[in-house]
Amino acid sequence: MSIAAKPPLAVPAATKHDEVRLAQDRFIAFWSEMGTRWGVQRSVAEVHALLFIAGEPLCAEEMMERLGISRGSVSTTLKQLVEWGLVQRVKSTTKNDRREFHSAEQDVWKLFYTILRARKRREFDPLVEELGTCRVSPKGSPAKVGRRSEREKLHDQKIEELHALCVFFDGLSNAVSKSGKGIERASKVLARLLGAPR
Amino acid sequence: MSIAAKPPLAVPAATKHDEVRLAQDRFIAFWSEMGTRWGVQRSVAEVHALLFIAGEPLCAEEMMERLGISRGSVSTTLKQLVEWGLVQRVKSTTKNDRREFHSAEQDVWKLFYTILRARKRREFDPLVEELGTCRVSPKGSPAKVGRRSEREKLHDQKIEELHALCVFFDGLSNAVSKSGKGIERASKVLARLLGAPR
DNA sequence: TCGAACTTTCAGAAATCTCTGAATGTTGTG
DNA sequence: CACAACATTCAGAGATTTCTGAAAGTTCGA
Repeated sequence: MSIAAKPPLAVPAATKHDEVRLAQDRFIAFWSEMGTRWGVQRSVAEVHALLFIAGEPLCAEEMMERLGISRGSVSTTLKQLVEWGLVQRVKSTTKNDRREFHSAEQDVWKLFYTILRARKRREFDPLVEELGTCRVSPKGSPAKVGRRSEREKLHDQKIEELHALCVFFDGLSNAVSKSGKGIERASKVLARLLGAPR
Repeated sequence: MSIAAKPPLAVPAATKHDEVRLAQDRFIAFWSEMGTRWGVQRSVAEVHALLFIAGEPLCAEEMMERLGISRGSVSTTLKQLVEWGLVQRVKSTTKNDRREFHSAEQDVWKLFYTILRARKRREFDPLVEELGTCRVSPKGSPAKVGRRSEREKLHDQKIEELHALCVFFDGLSNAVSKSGKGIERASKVLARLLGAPR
C-alpha cells in the first residue's frame, strides 16, 4: 500500500526477476497446491512456503507484497502457523523497530514430523474419540448381551475394526514422529520387513 | 422425490428409528466430518459411509432418501468412489430390474490400503513430479557449476531435501499398502525398532 | 501519558466449492 | 423400432470458505 517502505532488515539484494525469485514463486505455487489438496488453506500454505524457501525472517509487509495478500490475511495466517509450531516469531535486532519478523523451520525432517503431529492432534485424535459414540450400545453394556440382534452386532463389530485401524495409524504416526533422523534407516528396515512376507 | 418407490431388493426390515439406524447416522456424520477435514467432499464421504456401514448393496433411490441428496449427486459421487476402487457396481439379481446397485469394501484394512494408494496416486505423485521444476536449474546442468550463487545452491538444496522426503513417504506408503494383513505385526516391530534409539 | 508504528480482529465482500434437477443418454424389452 | 426405466451430465443456484481492509488494540520511546 504505502510507498514509504524502505527495507530496513533482512531483504536480500534480489531484483524482482532473478532466477531464484522465479524458482521461489514456482515453489510457493507448488506448496500451496499441495496444501489445498490436503485440507490446508491456500494462504497458510503460501506464507509457509515463502518463509521456508526464503530461509530468513521476513516481516508482514514483505509477505504482503510478495504474495499479494492483505495485512489481515498475513496476520491470521501467521497466527495459525505459530500455533502449529511451523513458524517462529523473531524480534527485530534493530533498535526502535517494532515489527515482528517470522521464520520457518528449515530442517525438512523436523518439518515433516511437526506437520504429522499437528495434523494428527487436530484432525484425527478428536474424531477417533468420537468414533466410540457410533456404536449401537456404548462399549460395556453386558446386560443386553442376550438380545442383541445380528444386525446390531455386525454394526458394532465394524466400528470396532475401524477403531483398531485408528489405533494402528496412531502407533505408526507416533513411531515415525518419535524416530528423529533415524527415520531413513528405519524406513529401509520397514521396507525389508514388509517386503518379505509377499 | 417420487412416491411410487417400493423397495424391491436389499432393504432390511428396519424402521426409521431403530437403534441401528441411529447409530448408522452417527457414523455417517462422523465419516463425513473426517473426510472434509482431509480434503474429501462431504457427499462422497457420506455415500461411502452409508454403503460401508449398511454392508449390503444399495440402489440410488435408497441413498437419495437416506442422505437427503439429489439423484445427480449420488451419480457423480458413486462414479468417483468406483474410480477410487472403494465401491463396486453390482447388477440386480432380479429380472427386469435395470437399477444398478453399489456395495463398499467391507474389510477395513483393505479400505485403508485402497484409500492410501488412491490418494497417493491422485494427490501426491503428480505433485512430486512437479517439484523438480521448482529448482533454479533443472537437475543436470553442469555447464553452469562454477558461477552458481550461494543463494541459488541453497535453494536447490532445499528442493532436493524435500524431494528426498517425498521419496521416503512414497516408500513408507508402499511398504504399508503392500504388507497385506501382516501390518499389525509389522507395526509392532516398527514401534520397537523406532522406540529403542531414544 | 501521548503518539507513532506496528499487529490483530471481524463484518461483509469476494471467491470457491458443491449440489440440484431438468435435459440428455443408455439399455433392454416387447 | 418405440418405449420404459433407469443413469449421467452440466449450467446455474446455493452454500461455504476465505480474504479484505478499516477500526480497534498493543507496545514502546520520550
